[in-house]
Amino acid sequence: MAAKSRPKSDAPDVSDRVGRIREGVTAAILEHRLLPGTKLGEDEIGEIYGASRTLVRTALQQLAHEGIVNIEKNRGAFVARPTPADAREVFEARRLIEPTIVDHAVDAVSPAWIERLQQHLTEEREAELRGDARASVRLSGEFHRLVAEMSGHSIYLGFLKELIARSSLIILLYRRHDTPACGTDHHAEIVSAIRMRDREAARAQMLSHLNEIEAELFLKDPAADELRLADVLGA
Amino acid sequence: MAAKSRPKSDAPDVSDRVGRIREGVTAAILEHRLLPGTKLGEDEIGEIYGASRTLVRTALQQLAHEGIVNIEKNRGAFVARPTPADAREVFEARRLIEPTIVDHAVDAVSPAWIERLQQHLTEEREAELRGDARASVRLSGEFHRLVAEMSGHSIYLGFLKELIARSSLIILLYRRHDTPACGTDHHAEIVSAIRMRDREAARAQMLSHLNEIEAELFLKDPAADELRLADVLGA
DNA sequence: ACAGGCGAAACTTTATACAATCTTCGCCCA
DNA sequence: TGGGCGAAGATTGTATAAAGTTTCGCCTGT
Repeated sequence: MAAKSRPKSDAPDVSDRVGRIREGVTAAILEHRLLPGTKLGEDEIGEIYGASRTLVRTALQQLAHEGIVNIEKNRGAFVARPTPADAREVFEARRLIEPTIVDHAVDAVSPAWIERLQQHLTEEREAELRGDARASVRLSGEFHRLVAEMSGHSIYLGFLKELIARSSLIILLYRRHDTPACGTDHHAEIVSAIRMRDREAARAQMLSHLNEIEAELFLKDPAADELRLADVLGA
Repeated sequence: MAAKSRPKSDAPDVSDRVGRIREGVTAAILEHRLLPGTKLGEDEIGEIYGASRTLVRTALQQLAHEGIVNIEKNRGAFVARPTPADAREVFEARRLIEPTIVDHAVDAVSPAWIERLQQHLTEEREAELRGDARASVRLSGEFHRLVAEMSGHSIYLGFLKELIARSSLIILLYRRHDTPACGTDHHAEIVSAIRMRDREAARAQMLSHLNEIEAELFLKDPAADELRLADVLGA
């Protein structure tokens, strides 16, 4: 009766209930319905999804490993609140990994893949036209994941999935303007470079794209002031 | 909210019992006491560590996420058996990430760190002199982890911990000669470059080091034939 | 003799019950 | 009146028991 599992798919296990919980909570976090710092009670989530605490716990541990949830011993799970330092690390890692990923994507180019990428661009444009910021951020992340899948490197794909999840949280936290307009055009140019099998152009486009995303963020450098004050008061 | 400490999920907090189980099983796998494909029964491990299956399960899930254990639905957990293709992916990722890591390590250089690195080199040399291959592989991995810690980038550190664990397994599986002699000298040269704050030299040394490690492996390209046959016969 | 199916045992998966820990609120005392 | 102490409540950590699935052996029929 249960849907057949697909172990060869990229998603580890979407067929089981743990996967559903994980996907649901992830979507809620990435679409900003759950703000950073929010407590994720086990009973609470379990009741929502009609599951026992055992399953909720498993899902939360996976999310903790992905970096979008923090688990504090004897305290519970909370939506992660990436610091500006975390944000810089995440984007540095992406600047390192993603140019290499598009490089491999160029090697794997095929009509089917181009078709899939074009279709995704259409979805992105539609979300943009609707002014749906949540969907835009989500689809933007999925574009990068798609390119990583295309590269065929499971290691890079796994790493990038983590980085994308954290990035989405970071963007929602530290975005300067409400305009998420930066993405689509760049994505189209990247797809174009991939289709023409122009490695250098693809790498360059991806790199400048990432730089622009980070430039849109407001990562206060000395942030320590108020944060340290809060810490001292808390301690 | 006390944010003074950084309670990461898989932090080196070995005080808890899950961490002990994870470390113990990891050591057993990396030291080749548990061969790839070995089944890791929950009762079995639980009895060894005097823990309930709940804790064993948590540890096994973490190991699965690290890539050194495979969990098959309704079948159980098995020691991972990386394919040659996996091996190539792992080393490609290391060639990408580790030069950047040593780059940052150069920025973080300090007498204390140099001291720690030198001490590690001594340990490595001692293990080598004893002809203790298991300890050599383990210490070699720990050297790379040490450099990653020195870089101060938690993202890179997390990624590299995964890559190192898989690498150790790969080396033990596909090593050509029994001589693990390649490592120590290179490590010493890397430390030397770091101490002299020579970025380019450090990157170059790390890269050639990784290349030599991979060159020592026997990664047959069409591997499918006999390996699949063996699987069928074994099953 | 061999192929196919039935059944039991072992294991994983899931749920629930119990224990330990933390938080919070109220009370008492200086 | 303010602060510290303590008990009650709530929540997480752990263990154990019930449920479902797979696998292997055995048995029967051809």
